[in-house]
Amino acid sequence: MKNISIKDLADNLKLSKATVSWILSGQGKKRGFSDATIKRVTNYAKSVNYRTNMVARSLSLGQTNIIGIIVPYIDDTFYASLIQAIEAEVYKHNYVLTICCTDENAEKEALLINTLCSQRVDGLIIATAQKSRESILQLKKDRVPFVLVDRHFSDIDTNYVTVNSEETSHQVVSHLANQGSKKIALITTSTNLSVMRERTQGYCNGLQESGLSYDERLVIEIDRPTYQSDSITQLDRLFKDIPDVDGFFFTTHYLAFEAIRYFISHDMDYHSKFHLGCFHDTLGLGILAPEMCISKIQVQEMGTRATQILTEVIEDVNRPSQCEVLKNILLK
Amino acid sequence: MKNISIKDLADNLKLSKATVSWILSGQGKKRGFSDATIKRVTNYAKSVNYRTNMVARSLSLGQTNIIGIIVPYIDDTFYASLIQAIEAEVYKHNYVLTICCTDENAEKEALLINTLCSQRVDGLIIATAQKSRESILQLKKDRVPFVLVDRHFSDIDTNYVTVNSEETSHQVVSHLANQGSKKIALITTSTNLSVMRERTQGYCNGLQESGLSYDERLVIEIDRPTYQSDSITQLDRLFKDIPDVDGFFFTTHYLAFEAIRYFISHDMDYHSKFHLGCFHDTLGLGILAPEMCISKIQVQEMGTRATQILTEVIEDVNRPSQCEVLKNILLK
DNA sequence: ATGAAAGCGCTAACAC
DNA sequence: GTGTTAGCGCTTTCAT
Repeated sequence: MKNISIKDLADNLKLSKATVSWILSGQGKKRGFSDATIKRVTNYAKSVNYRTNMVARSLSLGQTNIIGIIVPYIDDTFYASLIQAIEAEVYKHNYVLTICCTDENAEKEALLINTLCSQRVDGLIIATAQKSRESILQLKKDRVPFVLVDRHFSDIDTNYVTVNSEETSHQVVSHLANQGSKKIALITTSTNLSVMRERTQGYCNGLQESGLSYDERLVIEIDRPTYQSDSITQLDRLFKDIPDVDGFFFTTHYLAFEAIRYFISHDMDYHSKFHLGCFHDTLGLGILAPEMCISKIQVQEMGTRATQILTEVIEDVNRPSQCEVLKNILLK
Repeated sequence: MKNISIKDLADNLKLSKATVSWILSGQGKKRGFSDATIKRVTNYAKSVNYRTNMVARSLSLGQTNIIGIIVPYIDDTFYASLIQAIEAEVYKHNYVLTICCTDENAEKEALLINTLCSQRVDGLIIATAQKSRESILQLKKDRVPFVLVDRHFSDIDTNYVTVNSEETSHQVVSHLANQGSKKIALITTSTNLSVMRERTQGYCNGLQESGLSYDERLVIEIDRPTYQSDSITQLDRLFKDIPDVDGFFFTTHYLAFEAIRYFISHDMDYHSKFHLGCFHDTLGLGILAPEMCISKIQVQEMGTRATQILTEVIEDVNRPSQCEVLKNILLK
């Protein structure tokens, strides 16, 4: 497509590029152009369907009005909702979103951060992979505005929005114990991720408070990329080791799903046999297990706050780091 | 962040901008620079963490390496998977993805298309809202490379990738009838969307083939924005009108979910009472209703093919339109 | 009330 | 082998 430029408009209107540029960027009034000229320019631009070349504008202005977002997976319901929330907020602030996903791979994450910086995005929102310390430190050094969501590094001073993983997990596990569970299994993933470590810690605290002892045979760690098959083999192992397990705490939604699939396929009446708890909700979980104690992350809030913080940082790069820990909602 | 430019590199290396530019863009060999110079430049660039300013590069080259994608909702599992698939493919072709969502609103869609064109994306992938004919026609007129996914307009010649809605729906409904259902309800949405009309048509064909008659009281149409509450009121109505309904065909995943939620909360043993069929699968559906006849969209394929077609069109704008109708996978 | 021109950082045709 | 320079389309300072 051969695009119409400001020069084209100027030539046809017998005006200068400057005049047209000012008027089209809404500064016509301010700079004292006559109403007639303003009308003439805007009408003409509209009539020929003129579209500002944002690339040129960005180069000139040194800002792109693009926000980059990096997540491990887009098709995880959690990140999908997060992105949706961010998109909505970003739209209000007149930015567009550029999305990349890392497949939880630190190398790819480093590369993508680089790509987006090359793209000169105005800021970044990142749900970082484990082991991405270097990239994050580099971003700080480069003074690129960014905010971490969901995951963060407790020893690096950055903007971030996350959830109270430990406290919430503690609550859920206590709840299971109060309902009478004595042998509560922990089904978790990627324990080198700080949020997951916190959830594990919360589980331990919950056990302790209820006078239950920690048994490592009750703890299952599953890798995200192979969680479907791993769930089966690991649960097989668990039921063999501890046949009378009577409670489950899942640190994230998809693990709960797979366990339920397992329960059903093994004809276990999980509604009465176990007490269940889960960190984070997803569509269908409440239908499959209405009795489950779910600690729901406020995804919407997380996206909105992250975006707000980011826009503030973009406006003032020297603003001190803002951290926000959102409280989950407990669905009993 | 004060970014390092090619000029900075050139000054420090006592070389010209051109030399540095050529070498960094990998044309050093071709243009006959000495290996020593090439090494010197690339090493230095790396050491100072130089990042190409893609904005300037894009302006100069007239291409951005950005692909825009527009969907109704990001947090719908179908679109989330689609985006994930597209992202993976786009990444291979060295593009990044800019995402916007329309909330199924044609006006917003028009605006977003404009925004992305302003951004000078190299191409667009669009799951278009109903009533967006004008925007699409304009895109054609402007010769912007684009491909429609999922939804398309049968009377506009464009690139698109979609599914065989009618045939597949027909199969599912026939299957329900063969299992013995006599009164099969159709639960659908947005009938002004061509894909949904086709699914309805498939339903009708299925009935006809099985010698069942169409009864409009068996047809429920639900609006996406209010589907949760609408599902309840509409199903209430259905069961009042036709208490002996014995089959359900859902034209999309979330409608099936809500119906099952309804069945469970009304203590209906839906496993034995009805035969169920659904257009498109989603996590949890197979767990909730293992007996359901699901016609699964090949989302991965859809994303990959759309991206491939788009990159071809970007390379040759005059290439004739390509259409692709993917076959669903029937899970019985 | 309007215009001329420099500059944003990069590419590539052309020169030597 | 390497350098000079015009140009991509827009913004904005400085003139008039």
